[in-house]
Amino acid sequence: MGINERREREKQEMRNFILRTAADLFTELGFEKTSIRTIAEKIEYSPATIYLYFKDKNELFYAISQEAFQLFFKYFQTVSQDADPMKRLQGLGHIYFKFAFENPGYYDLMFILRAPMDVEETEDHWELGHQSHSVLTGLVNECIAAGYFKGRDPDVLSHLIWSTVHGIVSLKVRDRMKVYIEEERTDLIYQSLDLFNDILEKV
Amino acid sequence: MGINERREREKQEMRNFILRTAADLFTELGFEKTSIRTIAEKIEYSPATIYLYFKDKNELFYAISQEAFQLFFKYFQTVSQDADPMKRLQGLGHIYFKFAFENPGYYDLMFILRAPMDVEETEDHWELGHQSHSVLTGLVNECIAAGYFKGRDPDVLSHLIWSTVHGIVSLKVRDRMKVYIEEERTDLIYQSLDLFNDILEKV
DNA sequence: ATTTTTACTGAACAACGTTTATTAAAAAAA
DNA sequence: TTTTTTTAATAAACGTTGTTCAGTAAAAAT
Repeated sequence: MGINERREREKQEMRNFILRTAADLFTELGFEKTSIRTIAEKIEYSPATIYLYFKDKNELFYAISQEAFQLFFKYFQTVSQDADPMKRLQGLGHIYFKFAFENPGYYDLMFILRAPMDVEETEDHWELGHQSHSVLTGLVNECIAAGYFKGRDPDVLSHLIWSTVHGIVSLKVRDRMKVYIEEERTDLIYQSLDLFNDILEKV
Repeated sequence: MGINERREREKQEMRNFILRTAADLFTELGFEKTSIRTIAEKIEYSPATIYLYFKDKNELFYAISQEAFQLFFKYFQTVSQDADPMKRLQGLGHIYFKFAFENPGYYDLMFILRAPMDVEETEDHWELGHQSHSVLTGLVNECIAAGYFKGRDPDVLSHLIWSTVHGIVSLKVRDRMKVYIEEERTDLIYQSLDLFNDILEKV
């Protein structure tokens, strides 16, 4: 039955069309300010049509966040080939920065925004997040094997590293450095990461 | 003219009444889900009345955040009297944690949430944020004077410390640890802080 | 040719932040 | 004391928002 196949394909194409438009609009305007009606207008369909492909705005949220995590994981895979795992670990911080500042809307969605309404997460929804995290833990363990981080718990270390980089990034992404620092100091962001990377060698 | 004074007093009381109710509701429901209409119902006035005392929801946002920063600064002033500035600095992290986890709604408002609409900040709006930050920089400088952090830039160090603690806190407050860690691991939070404090001595 | 299924939409609902015309009460002026 | 003016509060409405549902026109199946 080629007809049913074509129909299924068209359905997926439509879903994808909505998703891409929504992701674009979201990147441009932020998630909160991107309304179903705006998306509908852009794809030249009625708002109700969107609900034939996505249960609600929440599901759209998770679908876009999936795309974001895919891109995030791609960034993570560009980790350097350096023989020293510490060098690779330090580079990972810069990769994290790169993703966050090149895709602040995505970053917001993934690590800061709460899902708009009630949550119903698939069990494997964070799969790529976990995989990205194991890139980090993998490097940490390699570092330990190479003699770094003597006597440290790799889980705690990984969580501290993730938190630190996320902390620097999120204060910038949410424009919250002004809360405690008077002047605009973008330099502090990169210097903090460099300092942290520097410290890591001595932990 | 005692009458005008009484009226001015009543006006302030009403403003305060709204503010306290709004802050309560916000702490309970979060800022986004606390509507002007809900506040109005709770104070048993019409929604329009609130607009006689606050320009818009934005102004309410900033007024509540002022209260939050006052409380935050109070917490910061409970820093220990230890002779070793490093000990005091390490204690400050725990104080930060205490504030954040005892007042997650406030923390959200201060360091994570963006103001809902257009921003019009008073110049001294972050005054208490800056003061809190100088408690940190003060301690960092004391540490340097005591022989710690040799050759490190105190501004960069302070920013790194703030970011790290904020990073740990905000991932928890926004329930985003699950993004990269499968199980619930509250222990990691405190262990990460302890590890970071431990590391600080060796920077 | 007729029935059934599909894809889509217009109109409506409830809740939101906000504005405006109006009213009732209080204060000031006569 | 009576009249005028100022004030405080509100009901009703506007333009949004996410979401639902009855209805429609076209396509597919019978």
